[in-house]
Amino acid sequence: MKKVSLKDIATEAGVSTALVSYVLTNKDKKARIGEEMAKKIREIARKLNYQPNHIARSLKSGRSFTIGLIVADISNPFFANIARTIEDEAKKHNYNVIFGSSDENVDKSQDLINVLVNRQVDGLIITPTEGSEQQILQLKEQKIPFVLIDRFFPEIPASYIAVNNRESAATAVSHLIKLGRKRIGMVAYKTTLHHISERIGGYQDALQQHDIKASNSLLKKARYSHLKEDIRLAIDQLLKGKQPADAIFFATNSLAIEGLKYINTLGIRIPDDLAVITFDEGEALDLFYAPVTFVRQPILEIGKAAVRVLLEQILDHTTATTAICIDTTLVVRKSCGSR
Amino acid sequence: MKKVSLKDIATEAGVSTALVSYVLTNKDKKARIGEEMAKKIREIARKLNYQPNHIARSLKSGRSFTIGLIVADISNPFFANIARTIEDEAKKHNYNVIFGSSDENVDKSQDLINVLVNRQVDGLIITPTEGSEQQILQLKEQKIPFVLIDRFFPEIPASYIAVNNRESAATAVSHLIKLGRKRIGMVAYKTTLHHISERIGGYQDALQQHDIKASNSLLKKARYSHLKEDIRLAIDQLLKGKQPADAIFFATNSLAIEGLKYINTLGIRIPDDLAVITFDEGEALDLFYAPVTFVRQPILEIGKAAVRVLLEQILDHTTATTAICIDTTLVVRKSCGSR
DNA sequence: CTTGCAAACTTAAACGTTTAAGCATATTTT
DNA sequence: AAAATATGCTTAAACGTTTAAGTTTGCAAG
Repeated sequence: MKKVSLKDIATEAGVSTALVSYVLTNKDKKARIGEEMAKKIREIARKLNYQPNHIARSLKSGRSFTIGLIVADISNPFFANIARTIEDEAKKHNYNVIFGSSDENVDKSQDLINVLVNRQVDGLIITPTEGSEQQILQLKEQKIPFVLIDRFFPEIPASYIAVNNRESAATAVSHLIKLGRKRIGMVAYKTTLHHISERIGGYQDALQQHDIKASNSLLKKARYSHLKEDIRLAIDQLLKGKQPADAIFFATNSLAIEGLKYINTLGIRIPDDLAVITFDEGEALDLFYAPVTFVRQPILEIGKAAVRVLLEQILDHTTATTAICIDTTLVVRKSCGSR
Repeated sequence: MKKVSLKDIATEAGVSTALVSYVLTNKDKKARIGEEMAKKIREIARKLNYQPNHIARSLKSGRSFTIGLIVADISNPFFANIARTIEDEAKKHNYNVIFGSSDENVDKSQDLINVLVNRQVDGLIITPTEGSEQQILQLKEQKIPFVLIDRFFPEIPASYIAVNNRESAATAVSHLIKLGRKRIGMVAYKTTLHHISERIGGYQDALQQHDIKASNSLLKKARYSHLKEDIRLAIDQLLKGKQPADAIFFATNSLAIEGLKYINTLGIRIPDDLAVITFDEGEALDLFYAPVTFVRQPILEIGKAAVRVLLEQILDHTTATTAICIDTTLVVRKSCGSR
């Protein structure tokens, strides 16, 4: 049950493999192949159910028509959906996706990059983890096409697709202020990653803009690796003082979900006792009894842009970088109450 | 910035590429390579940062060290987590994963199979969609190694990893009965897929076992393609009659989430007015104000088993099929109340 | 001193494509 | 009629590996 190759078709048709190749790659005009012969070859190919060997083709062309995708956490619906759109979009261009999840771990990320590059992917789409600057720089040096998504390093020139985190965060927090909330807390990740810093910056911008002085005691950071414990501590500190927060802005959906799980156990009512707003969506936030108001990142657009920019880099063989910043939408629901 | 090949190393060392190959694939003993030469070659390889070309290797060996994964819906956390464990597990064996989401669509599934097979994956892990029997049969005929997960076709002998759906469903429903629920509804997908039939069967088994007569008016089915509408209708019918259901068993997490979203809007309180139990977990079900009691499928185990069985098939070059049925756990939380 | 054999390497073919270049034969142009 | 061009196909090399088979040299055994 060997797979049929060009040679099999050639033998059957009594011609050379070259001829078959020309026909089946539709270069028959250019290569001046006789019409009947072309027809005959096509028929035999169909009869034998010929499927081109992609690997041989890749070896010859030096291109694998595969892109590598490294997400930070595939079990996060945000990344799962990004992965899906990227896979769909890639397929439209006859590209496949090999993926891996770095779990926000810099070593795993390096591992994945190595594996994918060894597999001769034509390019990479990466959510860089904290501390992965060297990896990105190395990719640049090796001239391997890549696009960063979700995050990027401002000091490293590279193509990326991101949202305007700062403005989006500011809009979200302003929304809370306009609804009369006075003591607005924020829960973010403890990380140097730029997108989180920007979201924090936006939070502070909004406060300042409304002449509310930002208090350090209202800005909490949780470690990715110790999410549950750190979130509990943060929420406790935010809500159990003499002047408890009357609103919390979560920097990501995973923070919001973990936070709300804990808040649920405290008997605190949303939005009466506490307003909640977050970055990113998620089914959990829809199903919550007070559906959570959130900043929607346009996942489809991000995925499409990532593939487009990457393919441009691959095809044009260029080293120029493209940075794309996409706007978000604030989706208002019940979790912040109303005036 | 061309990539360095065996030839580059060979030139640098003044030897043939064969020698380099033997050394770098650690066949130097077997091929009686001189120790110093081996050392020299290894050093040069390191110096030039040689990375083997996986594609050339694949072409030669006829194996790609890649497995194709087709899930039904990557945005469902169940499948996203399966995907992750499969990817992790595959990597442990030096395999990579190319994935795609069929979205429960039989044409898309065929499409993905074609693409992946063309890419010369060494084997496939598939969640078969409804009506994909022909695709599976064809894979068998082509002797392409594959393993089904989550579902399978009882009339088609093939390797698969599944859970004991019938017993698990029966356990779940029995749990409701033991807590005193009398009119237990079920919401399933409208599909001929075996795992769903089994879950329905288990539901009926449990009722019968406790001498409750199963009523057709309590068994509702929703189309995957019209989930929202069908679920609304189903819930309405279950809850708005003269004898409303006092418990609902959802056949999957997506059904439960969609159902609960609607139930939320009806002002029905869980578990007081209605007990809820479901197959599969999900963050949304954790965050729900009455965390939902559910049947846990051991995702890690499923993923590991799938990779193991597939690799056995690939390596042993066997056509024997392995069917694995794994037990589930009922995770009891608040959504069914208590005596 | 020849045969035998082990050691250390090289040669060459193969995997399945692609594609530039080559070679007849036929047809058109001058 | 010779020269140029067109047509239809073949040859052969290349992509980067792997690996069976072959070659050379040295050395011990007969």
